[in-house]
Amino acid sequence: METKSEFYKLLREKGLRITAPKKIILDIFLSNRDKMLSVNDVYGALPEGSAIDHATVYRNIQKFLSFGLLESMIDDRGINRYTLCEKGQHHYLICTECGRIIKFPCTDHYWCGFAQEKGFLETNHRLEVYGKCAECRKHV
Amino acid sequence: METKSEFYKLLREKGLRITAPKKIILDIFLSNRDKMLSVNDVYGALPEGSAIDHATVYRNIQKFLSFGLLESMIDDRGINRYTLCEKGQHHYLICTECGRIIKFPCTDHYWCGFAQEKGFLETNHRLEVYGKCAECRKHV
DNA sequence: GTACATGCAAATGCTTTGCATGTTT
DNA sequence: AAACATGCAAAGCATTTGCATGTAC
Repeated sequence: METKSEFYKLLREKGLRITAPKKIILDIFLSNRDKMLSVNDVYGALPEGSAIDHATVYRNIQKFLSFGLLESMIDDRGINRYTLCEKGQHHYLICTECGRIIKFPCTDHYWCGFAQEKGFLETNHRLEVYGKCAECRKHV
Repeated sequence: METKSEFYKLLREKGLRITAPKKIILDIFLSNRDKMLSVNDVYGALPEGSAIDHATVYRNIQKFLSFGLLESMIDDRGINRYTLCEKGQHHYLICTECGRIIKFPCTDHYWCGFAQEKGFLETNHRLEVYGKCAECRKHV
């Protein structure tokens, strides 16, 4: 997902309507590719004068998730956070100061041998690395 | 934490009282070392006739966490889950059928090079591997 | 007896749902 | 006009908190 017209096309394919709330929500995610946004963050980023209901934000995010536009994680307080998918970049360095994320790819799975030994069949995994990003390390 | 008397000693050291709810909650965690229990799970595992308040379960779990008796994670639905700590075993293979967990150690951190390159200073990380355990693979 | 714990009930915060009304198509 | 979306309000859950009572020490 790089452009808005791709997005509109995707919506049409799915039989969904292109509405003001959907456009606004997408804009917010487009201009925050390096953040994991909570529903509240989306809320805080709404342009002046646009009042979208919480329920609408939740419902649209669910739709976007369901066709792979967004990916989600749950933060350390149990709050859902979302960001636009980037192919093959499914893990995150997460800055605990500013919330910025740096996506990185899945490569070596050092636990594979261990899992196999235990007869465990992996379907999925989650890896998050917390710390301080380069920017925040400067400003201290 | 292997025995109850260790636990009682720990409580005394911390100036906490040894009460029936604390004993019961510990028992439940001791007999579920291979599970990540939610508060509701603890609730469901209460022996007949013992009625402990939700607030008490939460408060005691917080205390146990704070002195490193339990460790926690947040599951894919945003619910907190807890298990007794095992030294150096901080990651999990999690069976999505039965909820059983297999703890495994932190060793190779393949992302270190990447993080360094980005100027990111790691303080912490979280790794969870989902799939099907040996038991559940048999029964299908 | 005192300090810490508990039970109860109410509050909080995130998320979901029902329903009538609006808006795309 | 029909089907889908939205706003509003209320409900659902997990979790937390205040406060009076209870209990280990």
